[in-house]
Order: sequence, then structure tokens, then C-alpha cells
Amino acid sequence: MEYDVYVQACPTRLVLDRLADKWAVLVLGKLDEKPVRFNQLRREIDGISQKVLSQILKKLERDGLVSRSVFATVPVTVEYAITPLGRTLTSTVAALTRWAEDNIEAVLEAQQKYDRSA
Amino acid sequence: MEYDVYVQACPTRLVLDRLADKWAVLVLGKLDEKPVRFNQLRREIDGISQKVLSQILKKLERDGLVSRSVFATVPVTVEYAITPLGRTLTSTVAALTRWAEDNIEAVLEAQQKYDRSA
DNA sequence: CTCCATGGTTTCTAAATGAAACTATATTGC
DNA sequence: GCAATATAGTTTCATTTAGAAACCATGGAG
Repeated sequence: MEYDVYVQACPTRLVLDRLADKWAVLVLGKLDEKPVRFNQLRREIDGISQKVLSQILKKLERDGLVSRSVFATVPVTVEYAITPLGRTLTSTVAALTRWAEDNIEAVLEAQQKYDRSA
Repeated sequence: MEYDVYVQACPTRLVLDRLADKWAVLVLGKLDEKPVRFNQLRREIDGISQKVLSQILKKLERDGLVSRSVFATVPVTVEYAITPLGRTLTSTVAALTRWAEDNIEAVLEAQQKYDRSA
């Protein structure tokens, strides 16, 4: 099996395209803590729209990274949780958000320097 | 300093948006090996267009992750290299592509299962 | 004098995104 | 009984973005 993300037709490209996504990273980060319901996710991930959250959850579910459980309460409760496969990914995803938080000042500084010299 | 990627207005969101991008991941992965010229990158990253490569290199340079050096050869040579700041990120980014290559089969299997039951 | 290689920018079309409104069900409050 | 609220979405439409392809400028090789 020769998988290589640098080859366009390689299926790993599809996976990378799914994971290398701002919203997917944030959703997986939240679900890593505990199972969460739809609107709770929506509130916790500031700025995400219902449509995009719905789409991304569907894609993550299809990829086997997230599970969806419906409870016959009133109103109906839908709970999303991370799967064992998804769990193997969360440390990597968490490293991304951690890097962003740790290095934001260096990045902002670089941007200002770049903008001044241009 | 209270940085939190889950807050929309937080500058870390901008960084996450830049990094959580398929092309950025692939570009940083290539530059991590060695400095590379524009068209060489274009050839090695199958499927990327000149426009998108040009845009993403400009953004990565602005963020201080990549440096751009022009050599007065004929035709002009432009070499892109990773910066020390960018270097602190490459292991995380490499983990993403590695995950994709390692787990693609589980993902494809999950997709088939999902599609059959739908 | 035309072709190729360099590193881009420009143009145009097609796909994706985001904001907002709409759907449907059922409980609570007045 | 009637409006408001909560659940989890879908739909619609305007704006953004991405991708494909063409174009630009330079200069050496054939």
C-alpha cells in the first residue's frame, strides 16, 4: 500500500482535506472533552453557523471520527461523541490549537514587521 | 493574556485558519525537508495551482513561518525556506499527514459502512 | 526567431461559505 | 388557547473563495 498525501489522487488527500479544516479542529477539540449536544456545540464554538456545524458533523460521522446518538426526549436530544478512531487523532489536533495559542504573539509580530516593510 | 481559539474574535482564530488548511500543511511539510523553489514546490505538491501556491506562500511568509529569498540568476530563482518559528510547527503538521496515511483505511471503511446504511 | 524555463498575475467560472430565515415538534408560561 | 422557548436541523441567497487556464516579462538554448 503506497499512500502519499503529495499525490492528488491519493485518498489520504481527502482525509487531510477534512482534518485540515478550522471547524473540524475545533469540533474535535470540544468532543474530546466529553459528548456534547448540537446546540451546546454551537454555543461553545463561537462564530460557527448551524449549517456549517451540521455539515461538518455529518462528514466527521461519515469518516468514523464522531458518533451521533439520538434520544427520544422532548424535544429530541442529539448527542455527538468522539469515536475510538477519532480519539487517536485528538492529541494531534489539540497540538494545533495549542501552537496557535502559544505562538500567536510571534505571528502577530511577524505580520506587523511584514506589513511595515511593504 | 487570555487567548482562546473558541472565541471568534481571538487572533488565534486567524492562525488556526491559516494552519488548518490542506495546502499550508503540504507546503510546510515539503519545506521542512529543505528549501525549495517555486516551481519545484508546484511539481511536488500534486494538484496545487500556481495562484493558490503563490497566495499561500505569501501568507505563510507574512506570518513569519516561511522566508523568501530571491537570487539574481537567469531566469530569476526564488527559494522558499522554513523559519525557526515555522520549524516549531512542523512536527505537529507532520503528525497530521502521518495520521492521514496511517488511518486512511479505517476512514474509507467507515465511509463505506455509513454509505451502505444510508 | 521560436521554444523553454523562471516566477508570478490576471481573468473567468464553479464551488463553498456565512447570515438569516424557515421547518417541525412539544413543553412552559400567562 | 396563544405566544414564547427549546430542541435539531434544512433552505435560500449573497458573498467569498478556489481552481483552471491564459497571459506577462526575462533571457539562454537550439
